[in-house]
Amino acid sequence: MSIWWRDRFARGIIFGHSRLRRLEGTMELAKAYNPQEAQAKWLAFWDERGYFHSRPDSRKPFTIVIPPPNVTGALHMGHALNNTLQDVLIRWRRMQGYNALWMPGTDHAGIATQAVVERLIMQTEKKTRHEIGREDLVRRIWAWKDKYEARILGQLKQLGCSCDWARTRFTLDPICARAVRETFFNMFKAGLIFRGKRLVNWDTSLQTSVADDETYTEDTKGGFWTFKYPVRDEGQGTRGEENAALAPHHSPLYISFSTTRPETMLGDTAVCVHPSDERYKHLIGKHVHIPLVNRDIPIIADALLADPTLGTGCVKVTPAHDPNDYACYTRNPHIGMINILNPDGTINENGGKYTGLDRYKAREAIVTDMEALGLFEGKEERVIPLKYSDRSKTPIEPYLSDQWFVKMGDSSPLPPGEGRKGLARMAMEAVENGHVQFFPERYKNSYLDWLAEKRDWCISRQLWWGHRIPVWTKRFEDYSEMVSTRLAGNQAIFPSYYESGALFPAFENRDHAQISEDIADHVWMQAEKPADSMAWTVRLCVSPGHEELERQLEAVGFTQDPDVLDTWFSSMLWPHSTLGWPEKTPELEYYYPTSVLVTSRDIITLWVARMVIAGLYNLHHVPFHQVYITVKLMDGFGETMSKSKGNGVDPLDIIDRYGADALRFLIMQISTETQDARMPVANVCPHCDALVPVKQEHMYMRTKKLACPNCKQPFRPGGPWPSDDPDLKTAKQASERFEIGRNFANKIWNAARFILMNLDGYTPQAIRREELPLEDRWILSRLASATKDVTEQLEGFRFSDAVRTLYDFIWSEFCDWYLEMAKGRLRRDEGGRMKDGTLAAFIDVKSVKLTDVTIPPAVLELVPEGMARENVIIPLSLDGRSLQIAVSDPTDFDTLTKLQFILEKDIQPVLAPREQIIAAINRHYGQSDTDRNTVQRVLVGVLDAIVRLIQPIMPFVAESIWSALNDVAFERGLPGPEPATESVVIAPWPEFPADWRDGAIEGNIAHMQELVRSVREVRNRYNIEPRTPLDTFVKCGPAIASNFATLAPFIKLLAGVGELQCGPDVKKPPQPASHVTPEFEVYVSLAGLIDPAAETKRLDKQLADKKKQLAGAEAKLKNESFVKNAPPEVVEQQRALVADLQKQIATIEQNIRDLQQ
RNA sequence: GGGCGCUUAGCUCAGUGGCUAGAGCACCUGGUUUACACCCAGGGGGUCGGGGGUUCGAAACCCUCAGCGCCCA
Repeated sequence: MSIWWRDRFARGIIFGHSRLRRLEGTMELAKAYNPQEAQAKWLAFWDERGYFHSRPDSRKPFTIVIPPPNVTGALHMGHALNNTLQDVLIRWRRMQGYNALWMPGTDHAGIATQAVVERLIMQTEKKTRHEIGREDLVRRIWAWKDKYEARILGQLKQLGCSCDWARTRFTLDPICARAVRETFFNMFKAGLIFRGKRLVNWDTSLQTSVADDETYTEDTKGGFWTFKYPVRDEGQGTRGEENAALAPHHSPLYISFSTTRPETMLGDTAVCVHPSDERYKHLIGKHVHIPLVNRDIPIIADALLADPTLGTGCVKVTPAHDPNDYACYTRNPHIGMINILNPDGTINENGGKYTGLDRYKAREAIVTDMEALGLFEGKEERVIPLKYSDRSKTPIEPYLSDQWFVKMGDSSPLPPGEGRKGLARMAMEAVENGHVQFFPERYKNSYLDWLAEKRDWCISRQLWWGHRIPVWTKRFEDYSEMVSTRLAGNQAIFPSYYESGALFPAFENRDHAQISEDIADHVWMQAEKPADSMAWTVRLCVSPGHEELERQLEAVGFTQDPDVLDTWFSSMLWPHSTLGWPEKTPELEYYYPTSVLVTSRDIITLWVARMVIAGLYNLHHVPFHQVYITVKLMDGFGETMSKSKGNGVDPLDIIDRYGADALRFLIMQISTETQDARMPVANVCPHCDALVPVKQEHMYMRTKKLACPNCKQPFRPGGPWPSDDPDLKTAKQASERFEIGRNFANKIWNAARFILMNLDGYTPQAIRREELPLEDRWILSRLASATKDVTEQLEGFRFSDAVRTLYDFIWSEFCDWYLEMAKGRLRRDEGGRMKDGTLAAFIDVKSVKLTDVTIPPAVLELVPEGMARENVIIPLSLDGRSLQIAVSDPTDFDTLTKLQFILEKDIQPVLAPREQIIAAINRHYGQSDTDRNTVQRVLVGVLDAIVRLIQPIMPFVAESIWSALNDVAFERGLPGPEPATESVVIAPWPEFPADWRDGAIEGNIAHMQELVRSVREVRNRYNIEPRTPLDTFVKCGPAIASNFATLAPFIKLLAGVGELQCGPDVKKPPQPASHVTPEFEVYVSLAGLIDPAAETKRLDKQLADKKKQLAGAEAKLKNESFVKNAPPEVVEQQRALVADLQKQIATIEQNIRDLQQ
């Protein structure tokens, strides 16, 4: 009762809660960390100061290029993950003194972006792209891009990404376009880009190819027909009779097979059996006859295509219309390919009498004809998985088409080191010899395995959004047409025979030498002529920067290739195109090769490998030295997160709810070496904010309405809904797992808040470690260890370990123990809050009986505002019935009047100099000033280091604390103070002397912690209230006794110990609670509180544990081979353990006996 | 089909051959101790997926089975 007002002072009721109350020499932070406020403030501050802008200078560079997010839509958790890790690396290296550049930008993402815009136009205007036209569609996609690029960059900023925004690039901007043109031209010239055939997903309705992810598969009712082909050159045919799969007609011999698409028989070029299939072995190499088109095709063996256990074991091969058959063709190129389809899905001229029929009509006709020929064996109705085009909803036809390719293999099969190395081999060697390193290392296998296949890369896409292929084509009927074609200004394309001095046409092969010197520097040629024709198809690639030449070519009938390049063709140049290549910019010189690439494992082949290829090809140097592959995020059921499933969380929702620091913390925590991370997702009830777990049955919009188990109100679960529901609110999604980061940020904030509240009188001065008390040297030891560990963990990309080191150090060591131990030395010298050098009021309120004092609530509400802003009131004297109060501004009569009103007593101000007040305070608290100053310096120093260490991970809370520290302790640091940087973003990364790490001191504190915990455990078990002191007796050796004596004030404070006795001869109190450790025995006097039965039961359990351990250790020692084979120190350890356990067991047994008395 | 990875407390995860297998959340008990209830103190909870092997010693290394995920085909 007597200290009621003291509590009110302490809890700020009298002072009130101004959010951020500045006072001379002190500062009070808000009670809880407010992430939104911090984010808004510091994003603007960092931007204004330009910390993230980098220019080449004399420092070492550290460079990361962002994996450019595509402009299809907003960022998701995967982006948040991968960009957070990049930001952590960049911020950390920036602090380490590197000139850090994080190059931002976005990717145009050809098919994906074009598809969303096309879909939008179809929805809103019911128009196809053909109706809109190429130019208009591209214009609209640019508008889309502008919108989403801005949104994506905004999201990255919200995350805290410290990108150099002034350098933002886009894969389709002029700088990147120039690099694409240059690379394409060089590769074309080198013969690495060539024309080839490829099976694509053909949409016969839209007459375009579609990418794999633009198709979907649906089970469809279909037929499964079985036919047979007659075997032509049967030869001996002796085993025909035994062949169960052959037709019943024994002569001539037949071979049967099944198909779901009979019309493709028109394009069959082989039938295929398994090489070890005894039924057909003897037929391999012979031929069968296709009567429909009157063609003989070979019987081949291919173990990958034919499965002897399925059906007849024999399959037809249609390379031009089936992916598996096409693969078979690549292994057996002699069988050839025949395309039977026109782009509109009708049968082309290769289909004989079926030419011109729609493929489905042809199917019917062929079945009828085969039946008439006696070659039809039957039909089954079957449900078949059929691929459909997502855009026209019509079945996809695999379709063979002409495409551009990049050659990946070596140019000749020479031994390694000789001949020209192909692109794939160059890229493989870069990883094999360690110029590019993968983290975790195992991912290098995916990279190497994929490159080892050296598959040529199809780079053309039948799209309008992208880098248009810079090749102009014209078909010339004959040579004379070629030489007579001249550009404006009479510039020749091909030299005439007069110029070449030859009698014969100069143009006779595909060699670039056949191009006129007039334009030979700017174009490169590929040409082809069918053997049976006089017509040439000439393809000219124009080097960048010759638009006039392009126009002239078009004027004489050359047309530019309508296709665009695969998105990855521009992405592969990203590490150098963003730096200005092919110009020799200072940036390229300084920042290339970049340092680290952070990306996801599913694009190791698509992107990482190709960047290495492009870097080596264009610059003869790898694009980056290290590749870090991130974990993948899954939901609580182990399914990958995706928008369409509705099991994802939006990073912006998380930032709103928990703060960017919390999001970043969790991402660090889940970034382990091997694991993919599961994150159970919940719907946030829009009415009461409760978290309702997402269940599998809610996914894919299967649940339209859910009732909140908390408030019973209905809502719609989060998911990929096309529009808002006017009647039902839709839930946002979140995950409880982010709470750990939010709580941690708040914990650090509050530790800082506590320190800042106690900094009045802080003076910067170097600390001398050897003069510090034990607890200070302990925290410095732990700080030095944590700093070293975190640095090493970041170097090794062990993000999760790094964040755990920080969490444990800050929470479990600094906050739980050190701050508690520091409180004793801090709680002095309230006079430090006084204005320096001015007179202060010293008010002596005589004969005020505290019990008399009551404050009307109305007054309480009035007082805080007026007092909090203007004045500080410090209670000086608490004893007896008198109250001494100091105020910092004696001229503030308003405050004095209010005080008087509260106390309902007259008060007399007495002016006194500051020193006198401090002396009075110190007299009252019985403590010297120097202890307080020292602990302030250590606290500020450790906090300063903590803030630096967390800056890369949680930059917003770090900057908030840093800025507050700058206001009250601008000069600070360990071991000696230095003026702080204006922002923690540019503060140096901490590093401490190795000899600060002190195992002996850490051991001392560990003993103290065990003692404190054992007393607390007794207190809890007996439910003794915190204020009741517990007399404690510790039986131990002299060293430990002396340690405990030194730490006695803390032991008393932290465990609520009354009398503490330690030493070898300490007597046990009667019937104590006991705790036995290898080093000491603890006895807590319980003076009648003890329950001997319960205590005995507990000790019995402990005894059983120890006995079990003893038995284990003894068994080991009895095992001869253990003693013989195990390292001596391990054997010795076991012996010591046995001795220890025996002693402890004896003690516990004695304690049990003592309890009985 | 090939490759890579995973399976440890109710949940999410640490733990690279040697003290009694750890953390956070959840759970139970107590708490208005002048930083923090986004908190403090304490507690309970594990046949380390199954089987076999190597080893003096295995959660860890090897083999195998089962389940799950991803990439490539």
